[in-house]
Amino acid sequence: MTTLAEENYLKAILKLSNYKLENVSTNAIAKELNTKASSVTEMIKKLTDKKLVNYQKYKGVYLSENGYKTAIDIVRKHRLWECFLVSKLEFDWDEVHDVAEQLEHIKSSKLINSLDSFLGKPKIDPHGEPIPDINGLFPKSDALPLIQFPEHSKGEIVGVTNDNPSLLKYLNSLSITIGSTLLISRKIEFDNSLEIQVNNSKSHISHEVAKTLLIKEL
Amino acid sequence: MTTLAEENYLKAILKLSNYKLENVSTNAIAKELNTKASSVTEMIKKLTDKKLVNYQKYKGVYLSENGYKTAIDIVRKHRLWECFLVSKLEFDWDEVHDVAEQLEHIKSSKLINSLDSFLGKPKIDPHGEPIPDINGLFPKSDALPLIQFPEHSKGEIVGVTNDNPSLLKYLNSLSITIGSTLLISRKIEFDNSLEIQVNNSKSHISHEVAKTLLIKEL
DNA sequence: AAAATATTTTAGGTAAAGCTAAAAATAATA
DNA sequence: TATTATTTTTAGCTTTACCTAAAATATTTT
Repeated sequence: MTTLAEENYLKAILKLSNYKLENVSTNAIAKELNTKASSVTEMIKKLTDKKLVNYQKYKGVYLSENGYKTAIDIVRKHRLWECFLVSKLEFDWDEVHDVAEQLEHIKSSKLINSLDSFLGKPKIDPHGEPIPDINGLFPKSDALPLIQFPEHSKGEIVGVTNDNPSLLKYLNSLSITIGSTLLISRKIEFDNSLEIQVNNSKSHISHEVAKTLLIKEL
Repeated sequence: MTTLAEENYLKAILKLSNYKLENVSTNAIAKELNTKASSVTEMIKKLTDKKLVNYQKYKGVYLSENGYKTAIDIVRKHRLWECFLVSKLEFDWDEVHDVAEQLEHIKSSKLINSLDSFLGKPKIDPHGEPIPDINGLFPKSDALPLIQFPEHSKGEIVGVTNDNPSLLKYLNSLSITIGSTLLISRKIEFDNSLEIQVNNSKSHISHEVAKTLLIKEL
């Protein structure tokens, strides 16, 4: 059985390894979890003992098969709870993060699978992020990060890969929401920022923000 | 902010003080929480520092106003989540306890109040237990413990004051469910057990079991 | 009321998960 | 390649919440 702290480490490692089994550095994990590298080293040892990660001193960690399964399961729970909060309890998409962060640690497979059915087995969460199924498999998607599109391309906004409330409130203010159509009017090479057009209104967004948007080409 | 352990202590004290502000002994708390008296003494000190209980060495504790409010709030959350599990996710009444025990510690007043509305502000949980409202007030009820009724009286089963799965499964097997009509055919003085009739089938239940049933006289 | 029993508290220890500061290993640069 | 800088690990401390064993207090029984 995994503890809350362990689950948060697994989740962080999964995220930092781009949802694959890539190697992740101690420092990167410390940064992600707002903790110190020394604490990370200690926890990695515990996770290694539990065979949830593979670890070589000074070389970083990557998730084991079990660790990956466990981490994906937490992501599945997080995203399903977000769906519940938005579709049933009328939360806004920028209000769900903290609560889902708590709910994702509830341990009951019956609960999460019943919730999944109750919600109609959704494929994406309120931010457009894909929801792994009961076997940990992600639904197929033809969405790509906005920053990979060239100038003058046009697409539909299908997701935001970050549920930080301040980002989401900012996107709201630019009427950037899931389903809107977006045109890249100009790419500024100097700082990688973008001039875009959504619903007839022009905006200028930084590379930081652009990185979070998922687009389906039209 | 209360920790998980603190919340469990407050809940135990509330239960042992019969949902009032009665004094509770260290040993009773230890028994309720399957822990040791020495651990209880330590925790009581922390709760005292946080002004959640009033405590006198060797004399036991009782909840402060804040402690009572906090504990009732946990009960409210527990019972609302039980309603959710049964009415929306199709759990049986004997399956909800462990999950609700986890869900009751989720911290978000928006969540619990939205859930309350979503469920139609229920007054009782799947075991017939009353649900405190947003102000911590219990709904009025004319239910009384089964053991207070005399021989040959007749009533409707409206609640079970214990959500232990093994009790609930046992009640299921006797077709004792909320809403059934019950007749006390005989009270056995020797061991305080009861012969009862529910849905045309006779049963013999111990005092232990009878104590948990809430009845509304017909 | 004194002795015996039971309850409660104190003292001292453990495991989880964090911390700082110093040491060791790796990577970058002159 | 030698030096410097960065990253990672180790060592030693803190807090929370538990534990056992012993001491202190309260209660019951004789």
